Amino acid sequence: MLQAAREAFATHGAATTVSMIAQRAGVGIGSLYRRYGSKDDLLRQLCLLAMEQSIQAAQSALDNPDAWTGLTEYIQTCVAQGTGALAPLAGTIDTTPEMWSLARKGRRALERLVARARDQGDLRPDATALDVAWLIELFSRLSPERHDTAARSRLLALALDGLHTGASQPLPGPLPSARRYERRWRRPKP
Amino acid sequence: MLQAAREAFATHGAATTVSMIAQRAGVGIGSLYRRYGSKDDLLRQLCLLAMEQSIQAAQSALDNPDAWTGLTEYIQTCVAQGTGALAPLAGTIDTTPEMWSLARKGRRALERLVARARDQGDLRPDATALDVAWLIELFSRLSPERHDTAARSRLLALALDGLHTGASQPLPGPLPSARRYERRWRRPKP
DNA sequence: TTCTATCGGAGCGATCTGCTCCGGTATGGG
DNA sequence: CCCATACCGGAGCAGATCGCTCCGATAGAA
Repeated sequence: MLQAAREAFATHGAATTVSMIAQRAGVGIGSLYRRYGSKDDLLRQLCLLAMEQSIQAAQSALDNPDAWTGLTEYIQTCVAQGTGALAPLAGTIDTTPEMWSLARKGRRALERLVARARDQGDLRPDATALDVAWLIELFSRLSPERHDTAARSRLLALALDGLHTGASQPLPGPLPSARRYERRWRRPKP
Repeated sequence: MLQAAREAFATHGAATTVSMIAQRAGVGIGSLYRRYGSKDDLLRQLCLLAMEQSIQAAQSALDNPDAWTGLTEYIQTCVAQGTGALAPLAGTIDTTPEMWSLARKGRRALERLVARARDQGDLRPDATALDVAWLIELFSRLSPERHDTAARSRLLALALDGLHTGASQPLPGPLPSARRYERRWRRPKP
């Protein structure tokens, strides 16, 4: 049921409606509201699920002795399961302490992954964990149903090649800011 | 006025409303409807403007004797002016022959740009003009107002490094299909 | 001042949203 | 086989929002 919600979100983005989710899950709207009190509650549960799955992907990537392969698998897994497709929700639902805690846990796992790949010399040294997070979010916007899957995987391979060592140009500008990355989730006053 | 529409579209995507455009243009809704008969007409004019500007960018890129520099400038210009931000409109407005004609003209210019960069040995040989088109569309989704500008330019630099020669992994899968790229604009039956 | 042409935005109907709630359906015990 | 009970589905409600109209306000010319 949450899985259906996630798929619906991957294809329709922030415009996803409750009825879309119910239809994709093969249940009625009533059943959906009996389990989750409101749409916002459902979305919060969805965020938790997405973060749990991405953390799990990070941990299984850490099991891979080759850091670079692990990192690329992590990125591909996250993009495939549309982890970043929930990003348009930022600022539209209230957050819970549990969400922030899981988010921090996920970021720490990703940072370990990135640091390890950099230490092994396969990741370009000027790329940060936040760059990887933005990258995943960016590619999650191209839903596999509404866009060309082959084109997306080619672009992702392109970006991964850009992440690899041996690049010519250093990354421009200041390092990406974690505060900015997270601030989007603060709901503005109604 | 069209420029205001383009900016509004870059920040709010497909959810852009007529009143947003009017407000950003500093005019009333009435004036907007006096010039363009309907929202769809306005959007069609907007598409034409966007394609004209991107064609102009391609031609000025062809003036640069260094093909690679010209190509990167073209990509950065298109991303900056949000050429691909109109992509979510595909399938929601009727198309005109003039639009298709301009689109073809733009694609031909981009193909010349890509072929030249490949001939000069700076563009990886397995990247096509359609890959570049998808890339521009992808990055246009991160609007400069709703996302971190620095993060976006870093990611773009990453992708450009991936486009450069010297990459390790060949691009996966079949070549992207132009038919699929254009088919999105065909409006499905209501 | 008066006539005219242009502009702005309140407000209309239509649409769509999240959500409720009741009739229908499946299940299990007697 | 029947009835009581628990669960499920989706028609339909109130509210919000959309594209669009239209008329009073405004600015400029004579």
